[in-house]
Amino acid sequence: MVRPRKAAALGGDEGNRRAELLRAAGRLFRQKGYEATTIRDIAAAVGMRSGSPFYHFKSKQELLKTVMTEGLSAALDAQAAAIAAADSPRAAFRAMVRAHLATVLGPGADFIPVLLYDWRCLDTDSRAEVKAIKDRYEALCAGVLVELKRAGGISDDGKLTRLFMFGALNWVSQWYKPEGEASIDDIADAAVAFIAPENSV
Amino acid sequence: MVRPRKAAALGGDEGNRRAELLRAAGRLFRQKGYEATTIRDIAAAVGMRSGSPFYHFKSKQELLKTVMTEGLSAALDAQAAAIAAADSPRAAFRAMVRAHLATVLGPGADFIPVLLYDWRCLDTDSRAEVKAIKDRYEALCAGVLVELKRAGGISDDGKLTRLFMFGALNWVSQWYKPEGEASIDDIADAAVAFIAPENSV
DNA sequence: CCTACCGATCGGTAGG
DNA sequence: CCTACCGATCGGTAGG
Repeated sequence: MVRPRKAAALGGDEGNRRAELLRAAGRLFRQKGYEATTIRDIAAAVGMRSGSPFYHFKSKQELLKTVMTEGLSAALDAQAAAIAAADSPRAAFRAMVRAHLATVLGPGADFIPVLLYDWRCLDTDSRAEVKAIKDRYEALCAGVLVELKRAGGISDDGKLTRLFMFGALNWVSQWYKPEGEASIDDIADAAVAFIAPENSV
Repeated sequence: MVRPRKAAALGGDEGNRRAELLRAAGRLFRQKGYEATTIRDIAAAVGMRSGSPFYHFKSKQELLKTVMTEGLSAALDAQAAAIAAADSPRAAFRAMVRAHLATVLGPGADFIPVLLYDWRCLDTDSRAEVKAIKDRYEALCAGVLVELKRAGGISDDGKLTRLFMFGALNWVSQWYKPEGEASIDDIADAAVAFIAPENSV
């Protein structure tokens, strides 16, 4: 067995190692799923031995929860900034779709499939914690739809419409390939046209 | 430990036991995921001992693959029948949306989340087998969209539109609750309006 | 379809 | 953060 790097046995960059573990865990959970990923896999990915991740996280569960909460928090901040920068309801809607797709498809998006596939692996308390952030994200987006309807850009902004929209957008993570023909911007434009065609109302 | 039923040690209904195992496996895979479900769980659910499922299926993998292929085949048949019974492009589209949601939300829909969550647990050969059926299903639906566009019901029937549509519909399995306010028919009507609003073209 | 079992692996811990 | 290890569990098999 090869040890990818010398252990930084005792020393400075504590948060660094923690962040490395989170990135590796996110990537492995995405690829193989939470259950199929072992602590040994994650440790090996950052050059640690099997017992060492427990120095940074008290359990495998906590690693899973943190992948989700930190990913979602970053997405929430990015979405809020994107919407705030827009100067019309339609611009805000475009910005929201773009920001959502950037989160779902961009680098560091590992937590998105993890959120979907491994939700059921979370214990009850962790679920509530993750759901709280997700609810704030969705409320932010719902507000954009309300404004868009008021401006005449869509005919309905109800719950079902909102869920269909998130379905169409989130599903992209199931089929998007970075090497494919469609860029993220192409997909965003098509999604805007699909959800709110300009001649629809 | 309680044995839910007397073992039918030697005897007639072989296909019956096999079907029972498949139903139990589908339900458990859906609830806990493939990796987290043990052969012992599945055996216990139908009143067998841990080694006995291997009399019907040569491995846990084969159980997973069969849950997917048999579920998909039934969905394909139902979808083909629903579309064939329609007498106009718009009626065919409505029928398709209804049939798809009935498959995704109806009883026996366990295989749908399993397909989504545990796809990556399949070995390469099984993936090809499952994908072949899925491709036929999607081709069938694509034809309905082509006809609907020709009849003026939607402005675009391209690949992205198709994927957005499946996203909106498949995502329903993430949030639908049978006890909720919206019935499957309500959701189907709203989905038709979302994807192909009558005044859209 | 059951009994009895094997080899492998896994999350987590003690002690340094 | 490592070494060394434990108890538990799991997929699968032999033989009936």
